[in-house]
Amino acid sequence: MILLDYRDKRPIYEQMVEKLERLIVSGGLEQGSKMPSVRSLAVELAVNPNTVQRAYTLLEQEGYLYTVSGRGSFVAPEREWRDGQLRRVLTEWMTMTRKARDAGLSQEALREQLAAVYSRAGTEESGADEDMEDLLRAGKPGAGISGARGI
Amino acid sequence: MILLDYRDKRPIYEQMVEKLERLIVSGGLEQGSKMPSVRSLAVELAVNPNTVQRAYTLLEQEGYLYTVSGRGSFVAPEREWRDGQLRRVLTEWMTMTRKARDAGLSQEALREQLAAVYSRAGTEESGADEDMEDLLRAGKPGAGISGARGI
DNA sequence: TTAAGTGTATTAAGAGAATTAATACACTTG
DNA sequence: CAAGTGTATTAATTCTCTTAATACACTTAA
Repeated sequence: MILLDYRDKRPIYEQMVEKLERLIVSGGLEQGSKMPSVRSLAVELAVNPNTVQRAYTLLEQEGYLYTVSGRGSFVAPEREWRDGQLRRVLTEWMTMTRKARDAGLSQEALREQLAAVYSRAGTEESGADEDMEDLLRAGKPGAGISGARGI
Repeated sequence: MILLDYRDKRPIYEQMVEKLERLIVSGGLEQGSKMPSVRSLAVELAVNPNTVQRAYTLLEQEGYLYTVSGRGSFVAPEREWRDGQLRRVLTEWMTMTRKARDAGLSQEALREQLAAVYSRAGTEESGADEDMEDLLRAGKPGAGISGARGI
């Protein structure tokens, strides 16, 4: 089903969550299909059943699995985990955006950067440095917390 | 200079960084003025010099202080740390935004949420739930990774 | 040049949280 | 009821993080 990487520094359960997530998202596991039991997967990977249990619990919280006590764990319908994913990401994004606002970045500045992110879709990891200087200048006068709050 | 709160669960150096940051941002320490020496502040707060050292190092990385070996640490000019602050926040924000894009959120959706954040400046911590459903519906069809990348 | 001040690097001790394990419990089905 | 399933509780262990001890290096002024 999945394979553990012993060179990976992260805890086992986290590694399992990641790999199973990918497997589900990529369609490697059909929705509704039964997952291996906690014990059998534990044997297969040579880890403690509680470790598998922990991974399953996390996956359930994220909407990837649902569980019926005594029967087993199953892959949730796509809409479940897709919604969950979007919800989590958006919440984080909002938090980060508030932080940016409070630091003094203007709505216009962020809107520009937003457009940039969506245009340079493939060309990642650089960007934001050319325009940075402008933003800093723009942000200085009084666009700080008080300014941003429209006082 | 500052006072430690022993009920605070956070590590000492982190608490120091926060309090000194505030002190500098609020204008309590003039730019260019000399900070207490690592050793003297350590004595004053009854902590190990290395702890103070760590706080100073972090403050320096964030642009709040600059250091001359053998002479001491000094408060950096306002533009230094203000720039650093904005730079860090913006970098984080961009990363988060890419993540949102890759999760399948559309540029339009984010632009709306952006506006919302800047309008409800005081009314925090709720929001994003009324519109969530619309976003989820909007995000489903094929606005996922491939769609978002304009393929 | 030397002494007293400053920051810096290295290493180790200690505390605490996080991870994993052991074990017993509870539910479902044939 | 037996064999399968998930769940809860508690303990052992591991490991990271924080703090401390100590030695080094640079700057200044007497």
